[in-house]
Amino acid sequence: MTSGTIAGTRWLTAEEQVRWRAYLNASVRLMNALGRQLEQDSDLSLSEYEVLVQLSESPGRMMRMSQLAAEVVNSRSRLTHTVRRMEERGLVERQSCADDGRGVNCVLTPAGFARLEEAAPGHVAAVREHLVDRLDDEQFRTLGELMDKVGEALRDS
Amino acid sequence: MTSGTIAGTRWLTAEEQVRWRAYLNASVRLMNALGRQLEQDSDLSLSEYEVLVQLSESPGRMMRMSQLAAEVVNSRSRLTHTVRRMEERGLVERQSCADDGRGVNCVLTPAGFARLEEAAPGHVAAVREHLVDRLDDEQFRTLGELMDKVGEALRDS
DNA sequence: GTCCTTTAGTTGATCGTTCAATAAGATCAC
DNA sequence: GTGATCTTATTGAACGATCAACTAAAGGAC
Repeated sequence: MTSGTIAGTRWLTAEEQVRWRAYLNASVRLMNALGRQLEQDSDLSLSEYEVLVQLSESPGRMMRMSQLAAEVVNSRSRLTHTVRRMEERGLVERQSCADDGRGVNCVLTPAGFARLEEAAPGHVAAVREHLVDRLDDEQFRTLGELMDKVGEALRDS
Repeated sequence: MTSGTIAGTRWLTAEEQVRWRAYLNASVRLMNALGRQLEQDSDLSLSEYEVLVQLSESPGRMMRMSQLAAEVVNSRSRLTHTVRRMEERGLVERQSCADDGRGVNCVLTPAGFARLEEAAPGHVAAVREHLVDRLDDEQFRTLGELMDKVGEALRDS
């Protein structure tokens, strides 16, 4: 849409449009590239990989479903489906929570941890190749800070 | 994964991990927020909206399928499915290409253009609310430049 | 302690995406 | 101009994500 079509809207300026499209285009391509690498080399989606990472860094390599969903920015429903599929593949297990009858703990299995160890080098290399190494250190820090600002505003959404 | 687990990998430093996660987290939340707004207020996915935008800005409000796929960063297959659904809803039409027997032109219908006009204000407002207005002008320009650099490296992927 | 609300998690149907296979027109070597 | 190859676009199956409906436990009011 171009300015003036409908009154009362603060349209993006030409420059803002260029920037927004640069962002949108690059972010989609980046996610595609990272997803494709993980899928091909390790038979994991980016979401599944993030689940493995979060669990591996959590005490006892386990986490409550709802907390895990929040960390990987998934809906509860989506996480349930993802975890069920990962459980069928032996990457995680579920056990009911001792102190909360509603709760479920998702636990990383040794096989899941091993899978993460296999997948991590290739994934990190891809993150470097397509993102980190495209920018110098200060630029990458800036990107992180700017996106952190954006993410903060979207904290609970 | 933390440094040292497997030899020969240039792991991300602690700071790089923080930045990468800030990026990943914010970009997912941003896309979710924009997609949800469009879906709820205009019954369009972000992909469908982008198709409408590209067509509306193209001469004759039409574009070859493959060019359109490239512009919106979709696979040909995905675009075919998306366009078929949009055609069923009367937003676009397909006509075979005069000068290339293989080609198909995707044409924006008046109804499709009207739908874009309806959807645009809300979408632009959301892009402002969640992204543009979170940063000052220089910061947003910087973000655009950095992401452009990242996107350039992913040009054909 | 009963009722009401909130929170945690799951389920199944529906819809969108991906992938491999296919068809057919263009292009190029020769 | 014939055959090999590349490009364009589509198809259908398999898979993943979304959404609304649901179960069950926890928390709070009184």
